[in-house]
Amino acid sequence: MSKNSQITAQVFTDIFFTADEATFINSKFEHIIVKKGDVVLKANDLVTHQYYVAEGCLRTFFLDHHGKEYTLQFAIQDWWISDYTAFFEQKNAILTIDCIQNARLYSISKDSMNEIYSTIPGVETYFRKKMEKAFASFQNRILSNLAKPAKERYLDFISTYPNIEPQIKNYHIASYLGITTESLSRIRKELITP
Amino acid sequence: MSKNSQITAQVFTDIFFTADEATFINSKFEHIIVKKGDVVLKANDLVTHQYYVAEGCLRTFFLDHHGKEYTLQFAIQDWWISDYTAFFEQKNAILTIDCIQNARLYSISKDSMNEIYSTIPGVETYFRKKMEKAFASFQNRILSNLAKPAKERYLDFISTYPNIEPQIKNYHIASYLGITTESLSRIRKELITP
DNA sequence: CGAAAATTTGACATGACTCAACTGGAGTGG
DNA sequence: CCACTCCAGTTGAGTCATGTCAAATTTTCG
Repeated sequence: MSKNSQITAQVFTDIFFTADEATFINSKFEHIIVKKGDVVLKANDLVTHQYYVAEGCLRTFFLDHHGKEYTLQFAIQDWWISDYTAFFEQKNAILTIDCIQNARLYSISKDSMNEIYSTIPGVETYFRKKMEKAFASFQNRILSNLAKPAKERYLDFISTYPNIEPQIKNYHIASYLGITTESLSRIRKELITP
Repeated sequence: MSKNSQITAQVFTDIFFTADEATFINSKFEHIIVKKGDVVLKANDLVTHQYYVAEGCLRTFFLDHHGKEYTLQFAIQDWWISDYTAFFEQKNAILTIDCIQNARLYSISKDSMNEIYSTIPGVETYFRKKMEKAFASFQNRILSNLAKPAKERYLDFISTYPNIEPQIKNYHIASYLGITTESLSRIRKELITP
C-alpha cells in the first residue's frame, strides 16, 4: 500500500473505494506538517482548502479589533477544520487557524472536493453527515451559552473534550468559553475546594 | 397549474423540474395551517418532519428544567424549520417549535426527503446550500455571543432581522439574545435617550 | 538555571439578574 | 361606555457573576 493510499484509508474509514477511486482521491490531498504556533489560515486570506487532522491539535479563532481572541473550535485527530463559512463560498476568512500542538494535516481544495463529489457519490454523504454533526454541536453550543453559567459550560467542555483539555492552555479554554483567564482560574479553584 | 404544483414552485424557486418530478415532489408535501400559540413540535416527540414556512412566523426554543425558554431561532417566510439535530438522526426533539404569527407551512418527512434526494439530485444541492447558510449563521451567532455585549447583540438582531422584529414580542427577542426582558427594556431605553 | 509565559490572587468596578411594584394598553363583560 | 382584568413592558433596589487592573506566583522551555 503506497503512502497515498494510506491517506484515503485513514480519512474515509467507512467508505469502500475501488483502487482507481482511491488513487484519484489520494492525488487530491496534500500532506502538511505544522508546528505549534504555526498559522495555517490567516483572517482575510482567501479560503480555498479544508484540512483533515491526522495528528495534533488546531484551533479556529476570531480576532476582534481590540486584539482579543475568541476560540470557535478545537480540532484534534480525525476532525476536519477550516473557516467553513468562507470555504463554502470561496470568500476571505474571518477566522484564523493556528496550530496548538504539532500536527500532521491532509489538505484538499474545494475544487478537488467538487470533483470527488461528482465522481464518487459516497463522499458527499460522508461530508453531509460530518456537517450535520458540526451543525448539531454548534446548536448545542449556542443553547449552552444562553442557558448555562460559566462553571457549567466549563464542566461541559471538559466532559465533551476530555482528550483535548490536557493538551491546551487555559487561556484557550477561557476564550472558547467566553470568559477571562482570571474567571476560569477562579472556577477551577472552586471546583477543587468547594 | 394545480395547487400542489404551486408548492414546488414556491419552495424550490431556483430549480427546474419536469412535470413528473414536480408531481412526485408535490405528493410528498403536506399543507398545514397553524395559529398563533399552536405548538408544531413538542420536546421529546420523535422528529420526523421539517417545515417550510410559506407565510407567518415560527420559533424554536429550548425549555430548561426551571421553565425558562431560550429561543434558538425564528423562521419567517421562505425559511425551513425543525429540530434539525433530532431530525437528522430521527431522534426525539429537545426543542419545541411554536407559532408566533398565524402561519401556513409545507411539511415533509425525512423519508420523503431521502426518496427525493435519490431520484432528483438538484434538491440535495439546494438543501446542502440551505444547510451551509444555517451553519454560517450559527457560527456568527456563537462568535457574537462570545464577543459582544447585549446591547450590540440587540442592534445586530434588529439589523439582521428587520422583518421579524416588529412581529414579535420583546420577551421572545430577550430569550433569543440570552437576556431578561428587564435588561432588554433598559437597553432599549438607553438607545432612545443615550 | 534563568527568562518568559501562564496562572493565580486580591481589590474593586460593572453589567446583568432577581424580585417587586408600577404603567399602559387590549380586550371583556356588566 | 365604563370598570375590570390580563398581559407586556418599564422602573427601582439590591445582589451576584464576571470583568478589569495590578501584583504575586508557578510553570514552561530555551
